Amino acid sequence: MAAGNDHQDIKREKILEASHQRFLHYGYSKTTMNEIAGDLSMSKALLYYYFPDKSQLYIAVMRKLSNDYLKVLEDHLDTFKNLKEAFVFQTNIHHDFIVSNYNFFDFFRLNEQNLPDTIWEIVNQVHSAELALLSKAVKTEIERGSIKPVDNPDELVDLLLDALHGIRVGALSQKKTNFPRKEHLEEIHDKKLLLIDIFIKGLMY
Amino acid sequence: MAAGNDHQDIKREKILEASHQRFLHYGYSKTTMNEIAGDLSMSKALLYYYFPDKSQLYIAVMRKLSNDYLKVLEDHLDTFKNLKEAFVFQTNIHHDFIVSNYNFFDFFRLNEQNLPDTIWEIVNQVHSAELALLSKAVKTEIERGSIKPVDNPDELVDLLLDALHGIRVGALSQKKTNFPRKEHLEEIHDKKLLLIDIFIKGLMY
DNA sequence: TTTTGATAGTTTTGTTAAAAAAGTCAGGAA
DNA sequence: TTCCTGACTTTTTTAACAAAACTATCAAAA
Repeated sequence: MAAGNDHQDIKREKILEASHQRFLHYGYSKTTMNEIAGDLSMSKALLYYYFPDKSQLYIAVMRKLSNDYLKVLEDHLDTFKNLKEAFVFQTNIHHDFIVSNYNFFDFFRLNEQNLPDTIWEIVNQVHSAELALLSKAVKTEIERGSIKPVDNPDELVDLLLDALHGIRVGALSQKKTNFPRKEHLEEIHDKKLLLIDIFIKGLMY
Repeated sequence: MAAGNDHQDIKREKILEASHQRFLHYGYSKTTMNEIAGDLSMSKALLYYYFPDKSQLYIAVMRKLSNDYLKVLEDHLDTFKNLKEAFVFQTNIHHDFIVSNYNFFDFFRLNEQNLPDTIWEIVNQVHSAELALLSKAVKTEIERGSIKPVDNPDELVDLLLDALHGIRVGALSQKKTNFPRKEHLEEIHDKKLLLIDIFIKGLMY
């Protein structure tokens, strides 16, 4: 029975990988269950044996990506000399994550307003984890005595994450799209680092 | 001939007012030229005598609103003791502007990605004006010696305006919509003021 | 110069049929 | 019992097209 579950898990993993590739290259609406099944040389019906429906499959891929992302954060975020390094690291990892999965998020751009609740649960889960980790970093820094004590570290980190999230390219007379274009990601990343620099200074004595 | 132009201007003004009301209550796509004409007890054809088409009419209203907004900024922005007051004032006025014209911007939410170029020209014009005014305030503050000199004040102000623009409500497990809902505007406003506070401190010695 | 009724042209909306894709299921293989 | 499939049903997307609603134009009147 344990062996059976192992095998099942491996198969699920294979399906997730194939799905990831398809979603990454063609986006959600342009990949069909038949194509994913074809890539794996299995029947479409088998996909439905492992996953209840297409959206759940997409969500499973997303959950996997999110967990990988959070894993990297958790593994490194304790190891920094100071708060700024922690935020810079988070922003760098986040940047890499978005760049390498850019097309995967076509789904977000298309549905925009009304995404399924489960998606939002994952987004919120990631956000909460980021918040907790960075909040901890803030507290550590306060104990070190290099920044002023604050009432509510969570609120503070939330504010900075929001502000960072809002950074868009807008080099004057440029249309600011609400979802950044791939070619602007580097510029946005640079601006984020600058914001972090100033923000953290604003917290110091 | 001068009198004729006066009369024409008054009429144009009346049309803009009526259009503003309609756009404010029902949004762009839900107001028809017939309705605007009806409100003014004139024929629809006359609207086309004064304005080339519907989108130009909307844009004319928007330009008027923008100019009013910029006027307030220009009139007051020289009168502040310090940089923070200037930014707080800008943010407050901006907040009031959005709150009182909220439904007018339905047009933005609907078209989202592909707004006509003329709209973007106005947006950029407003942004440039804000940038210039606040940039001047930064330079003044540097001369006063209360903040550190910076390479490029424009870039700095742009960064803060971007960051402020990105502030969204997100009180955990809340869906972050890209266009803020009316009921969240106050909370967003408060967060903006907090960000300004920290950001400006980050610029000080 | 200003205004309008009539009308031309365009976009939106609604309907329907065909095609494509999602999703189900009885039953066979391991 | 678990894993898997072909054939099938249901749902969604697409295309074509007519009706309705609305934008935009224009000759002619005030």
